[in-house]
Amino acid sequence: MDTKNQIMTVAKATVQSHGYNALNFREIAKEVGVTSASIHYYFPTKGDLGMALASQYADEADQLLSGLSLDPKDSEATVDAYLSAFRSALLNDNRMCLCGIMLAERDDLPIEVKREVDRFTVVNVSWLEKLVARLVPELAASDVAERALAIFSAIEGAQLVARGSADIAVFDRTISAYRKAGLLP
Amino acid sequence: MDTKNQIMTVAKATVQSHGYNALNFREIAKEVGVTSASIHYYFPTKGDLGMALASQYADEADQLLSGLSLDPKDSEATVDAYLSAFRSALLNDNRMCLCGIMLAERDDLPIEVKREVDRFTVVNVSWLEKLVARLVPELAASDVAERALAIFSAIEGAQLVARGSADIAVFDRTISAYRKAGLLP
DNA sequence: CAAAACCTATTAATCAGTTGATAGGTGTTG
DNA sequence: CAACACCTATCAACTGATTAATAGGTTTTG
Repeated sequence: MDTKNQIMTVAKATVQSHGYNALNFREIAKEVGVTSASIHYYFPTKGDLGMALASQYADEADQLLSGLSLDPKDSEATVDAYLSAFRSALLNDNRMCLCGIMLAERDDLPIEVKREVDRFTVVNVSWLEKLVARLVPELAASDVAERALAIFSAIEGAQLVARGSADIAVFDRTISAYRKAGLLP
Repeated sequence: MDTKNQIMTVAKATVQSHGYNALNFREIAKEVGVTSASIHYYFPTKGDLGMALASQYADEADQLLSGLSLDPKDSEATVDAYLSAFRSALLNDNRMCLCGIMLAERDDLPIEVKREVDRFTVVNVSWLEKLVARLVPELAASDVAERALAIFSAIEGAQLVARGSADIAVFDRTISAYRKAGLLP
């Protein structure tokens, strides 16, 4: 992997654990094995780095979701795949969704970063709208968008709260309760 | 209001907007009209201040919840009162639940702060367990705890995500979807 | 084709600003 | 007068950012 990608890999892990504010050029540099000036070479400002991270994250989400079937016959596999994207962040050293944690820091994010974080939300919610429309046909068309938003919010919240207990079972129980209550298809 | 309370008021507002990490002795001091050394007089370390804030917040939540009726005949008023506690944070300059935002910074919090943040979660979830047990009698006893956790997680998530749009209507629509889906009593 | 010009990737050194914390002093008040 | 509620001054650590320099490769051009 080239230096630029190594920087992004290390920085991404840091943000998912400690947030954007905790990103620190010297710390990333040490982990990658270069100097902080080299990071500025690839990412002139911290905002540039944050934007690159969030942008890549949103792109990857977009690609992942595009690859999932919306066909009702695959509903279980699709919902499981979606949930496991969030679940796996927790499994990876109790980390959070990159954009979920950045959402908490939103007011301090450079606009360019904020824009990409928002794009991640849009990518998720608009995919969920399509999913809900297909899998919950009994839901009034006017309620689809808010249900999609609710599912996304609930999952982000489950991750946030479960992370506090550092116990993946807490996340699983929360998701199970969402299903039983009828929030998730 | 005495200096100590003024400090806590200003600090609380800062954390609810920008998180614990953004707390800054000089900034608080300027807003209160004292010097940073005076803040150290009341709160020797930043961890002491953070702990005091989270502790007070958990206490206030405890008091608020203790005052709410669990009687099914008051269910609507009780649930509304609970939701409005979270809603009002957003109305107050798009702020978040103090402990919700601290949950995102959990790994960087001094232990004494973490402890109080966790207590806030416990206060909420255990009250919700009592509420769910009373208001959702058809729910199996073994599912009450996870439903309570799910409600708390979903509300925290709704706040986090809605905050991103800086539009209270987004929060309201999310809560409305939770109700329609059957997550909230 | 060889020399000149330029680019890529990286370093060392340093600046300016911020931040938590502390030592020691001053004025007020019960 | 002693405890309380402050303040001045200062430290040490950290941080984002900048600058000048360098080694090695590529491109242009006389």
